[in-house]
Amino acid sequence: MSEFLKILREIEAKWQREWYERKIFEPAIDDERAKFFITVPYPYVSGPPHIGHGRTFTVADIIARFKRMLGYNVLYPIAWHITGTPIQAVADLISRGDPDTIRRYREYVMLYVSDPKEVDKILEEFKDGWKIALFFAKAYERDFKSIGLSMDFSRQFTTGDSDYNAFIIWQYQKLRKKGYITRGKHVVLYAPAEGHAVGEHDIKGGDEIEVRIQEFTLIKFKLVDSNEYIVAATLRPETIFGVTNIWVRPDATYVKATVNGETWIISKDCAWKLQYQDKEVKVLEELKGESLIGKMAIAPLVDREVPILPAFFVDPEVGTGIVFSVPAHAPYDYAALIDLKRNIDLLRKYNIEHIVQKIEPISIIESNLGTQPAVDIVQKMRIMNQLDDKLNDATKTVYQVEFYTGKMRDNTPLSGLSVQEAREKVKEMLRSINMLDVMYEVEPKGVVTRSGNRIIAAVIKDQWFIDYRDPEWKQRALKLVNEIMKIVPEKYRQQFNATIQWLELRPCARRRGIGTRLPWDPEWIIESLSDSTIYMAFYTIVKKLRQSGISQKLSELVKKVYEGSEDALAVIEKFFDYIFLGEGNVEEVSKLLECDKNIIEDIRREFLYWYPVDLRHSGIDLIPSHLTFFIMHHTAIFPEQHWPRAISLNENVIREGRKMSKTLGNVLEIARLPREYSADLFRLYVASSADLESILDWRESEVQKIASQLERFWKVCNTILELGPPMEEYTFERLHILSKKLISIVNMMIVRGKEHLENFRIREYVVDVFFNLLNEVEEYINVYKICNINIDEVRYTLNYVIERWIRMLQPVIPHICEEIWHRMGKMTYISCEFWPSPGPLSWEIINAFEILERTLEDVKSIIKSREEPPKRIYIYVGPSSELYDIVNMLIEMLEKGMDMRTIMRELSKDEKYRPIMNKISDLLRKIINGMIPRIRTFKDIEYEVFKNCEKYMSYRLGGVEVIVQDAERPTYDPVGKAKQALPGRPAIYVEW
RNA sequence: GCGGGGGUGCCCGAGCCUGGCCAAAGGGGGCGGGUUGAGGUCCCGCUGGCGUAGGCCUGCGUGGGUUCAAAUCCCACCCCCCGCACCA
Repeated sequence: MSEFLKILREIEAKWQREWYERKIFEPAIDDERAKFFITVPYPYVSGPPHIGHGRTFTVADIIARFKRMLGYNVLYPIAWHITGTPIQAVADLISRGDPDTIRRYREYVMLYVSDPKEVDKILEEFKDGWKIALFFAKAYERDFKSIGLSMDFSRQFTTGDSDYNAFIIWQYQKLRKKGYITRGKHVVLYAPAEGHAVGEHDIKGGDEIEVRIQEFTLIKFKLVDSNEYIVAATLRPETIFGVTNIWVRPDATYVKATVNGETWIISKDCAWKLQYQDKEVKVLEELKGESLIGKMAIAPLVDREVPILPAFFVDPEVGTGIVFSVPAHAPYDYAALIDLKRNIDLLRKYNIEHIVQKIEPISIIESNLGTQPAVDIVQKMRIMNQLDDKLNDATKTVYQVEFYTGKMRDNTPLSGLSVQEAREKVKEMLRSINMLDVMYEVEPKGVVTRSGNRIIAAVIKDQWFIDYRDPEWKQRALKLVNEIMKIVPEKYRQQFNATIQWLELRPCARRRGIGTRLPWDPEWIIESLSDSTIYMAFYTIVKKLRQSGISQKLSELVKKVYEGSEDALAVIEKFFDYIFLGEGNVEEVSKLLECDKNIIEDIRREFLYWYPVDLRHSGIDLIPSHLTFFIMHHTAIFPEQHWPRAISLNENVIREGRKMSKTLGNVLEIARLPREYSADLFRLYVASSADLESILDWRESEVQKIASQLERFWKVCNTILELGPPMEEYTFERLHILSKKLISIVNMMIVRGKEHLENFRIREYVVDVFFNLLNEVEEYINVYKICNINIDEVRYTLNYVIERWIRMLQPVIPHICEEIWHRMGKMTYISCEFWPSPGPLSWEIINAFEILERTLEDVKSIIKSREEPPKRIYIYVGPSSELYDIVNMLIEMLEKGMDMRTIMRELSKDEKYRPIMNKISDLLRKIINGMIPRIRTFKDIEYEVFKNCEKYMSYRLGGVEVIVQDAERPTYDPVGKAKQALPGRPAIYVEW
């Protein structure tokens, strides 16, 4: 087994070398041929590719190779995505000497470089993000070649290249001029110590915990006899009507600060955070929580004076560090109130005994939990004090139940409203009297960056957005999805529709990372999902851009744009306007770029030839993001004839039933495939073990099974090669019935396999063309001697088969097929061959063999019903051919959708059938209940097949003698079975 | 919560759109046999229950319904998975 894989790997390396050296997958435009432009989203090259990438790119490759076989001029290009922050973040961490990151990247590099000194050197270079990107771009190329992808590697670029920047600049100018770019406030996760917004990859444990931003309502309580406000934070503003007091933590540090011109009392931590949330904050003085205790403040809306009291559950790092207390509805508040009432020392210390003792919960909401949920739940859960952990759950329960089922009671001005409605209403009311503000908090508490710095919520006030809300734009996108584009598997279409409807504002630029700068505001870098929407157009021209030297010119222009040059920007716009939209005129453009106008025309032709994208293939995870942007932006920028034509998708890859992840350490990199497995083995596994819409589970034991199937195929092919070519040609008619069958099946597969692939049914295609055909061929080789088929005829048949078979399999297992092709003495590359055209195909024979299979099943079922082995088996084929004709006619009528009654009525009109209507209704019933198979068959063929397969059937039945007779003239029929024979259902007599 | 997709025999998984050839493809596992010095590989057969002739019964998340006929259509319920944004 492993011996076979070794041979296979050598074969694979050999043909890969040839294919890529000879550049056979680098097409040029050719007006004589139809083109097929297929793309997969370029990968983000921050690490090595794994079998998840492998699956997606292999599926696309199978389609690409297939389309090539159909005669299309196929372009399957690749490029590398480096835009954004993750690569930058890795470089930063390596620079800082982060041990985890360095260990991980050392392992990555060692997949490609064995010399440890070399590895060290490379890791040293990884302090520069660009070096990381370039290293892994190379790694991807190498890995993609190692699984035999028929890609055009000559059009590679990275999204950091300056000609690409120019292209993106053009795109964003277009979007802006169309009014799709806006600016506004935006809340993000932010690390003040590092001075930038953070993404998931920046957060320690970010791939495991779900970090989100929560909006707190701030309610201002005016201190009695003062202009100062004590500001409480809450998620439940509607409970203000039940307020009894305010909690502060006596030992925490608070500040008096001016916030946007008012004087607020809030926690010191809060004051610090607020300055990142678009607020003008100036701290006037610090004070201890203690010093506030006993003071009175006025609750807005209810206009009640409430006291400020001490509580220890209050966290100065959450919200403002000040809580207004609603003991009827907030378990924490109730628990704290009980604690305080019991704590005589504390009451005396602050001299608040008299006020505290008369505080009672005020119920303002009625819900499924009653009117005093906090009181009830604290008692029911036996919560001991305000620091009890169970309070968290209690709070969650009350919050949820009241949110969904709560109604405001009539002691509030919002009597009868649901809690949801009341919440909004209260906010409005507070806002109108200027007693409301908001702040944002990170949930859960305590998340830090990979470097250990605190993460808070920050408001960016001048964020650039793409505004997807324009209904007319959405309409165009919906038209593309629903009326123009093919989506495979069909079931994902709904998700595109849903995503388009739901899209609103998307921040499209950041201040950090690699990428293209906004031409009108170069402080901002266009974010990675926003710069990768229509770049397939760039593939069509990048080669010419570079050959012609225009890339250099664009590069200089980009530099000038960043420096603020309007002229340079205009040149970029005019150039791409002409290339992609045919706007403007060549003379002007060529003059501006100082180049021959033929070059410009040439580039324009490239685009016109290749565009639109015929198929974009991707993993399903990109549906709600990139693929929808891909759709939206195409409809924004290009005219309808350049809109993409189809999207195909595949599910994810898991391994041994579990998700692949860095934390589990179970990621299988493509780099390991050619060492531990083989390219064709991988491809066959990917194609055969799950259809597109199913998760593919990479299971070692299954992979080994597929490996042995591949070896079986290899052996069969070599057996055929060893038999050599036939001495003479054979017409179909001359052949033995088994040869006819095999050739018919191959020709059937040529038709059916093509249909499967045209409809992306890759798995079914492999099942048919690889597995089923393999069974057929092997069976033929096993029985040709038993059935006395002339050896030269066998050679002819098998050569006929293999020559077509390996061409059909080329899209999935190109290397092994290429090898066999050449061993057959062919000089061309099978990778560039055509799909075979179908030859002679006898459905009658295929059908008769199906009947034979069914008959064998029946015989086995009969044999099974007795202990002792049978002596002899008699098979009586067919009644008169007239009955066959009738049955065939009935089957046809049924297939047309006619029911029994209609058929009978129809036939009884005919003189010919009237006398035998009884017989006909009997046959019809037997067809309907399945006794007679719905397979078109004829007496003579059925008989011929059975008669010629006596030995074959005997072999299949473990050696029992089989005798086939014509049911109309049996020579031996002791119990009168022969007369039971029906079309497609020979009679059986087993002699014991 | 909002949006999308699913629940099939011991397991994985087809089929359901276009109802009947569906006891339900194909694997895997298990059992039996062959090959082998033994083991593995490989090959053949069996693998819901009953039945001494190709048959019958039960059956495709649960409960109803439509139909001569339902895994397939309709309704209700239960359960599971995925996405929810500035992140590639």
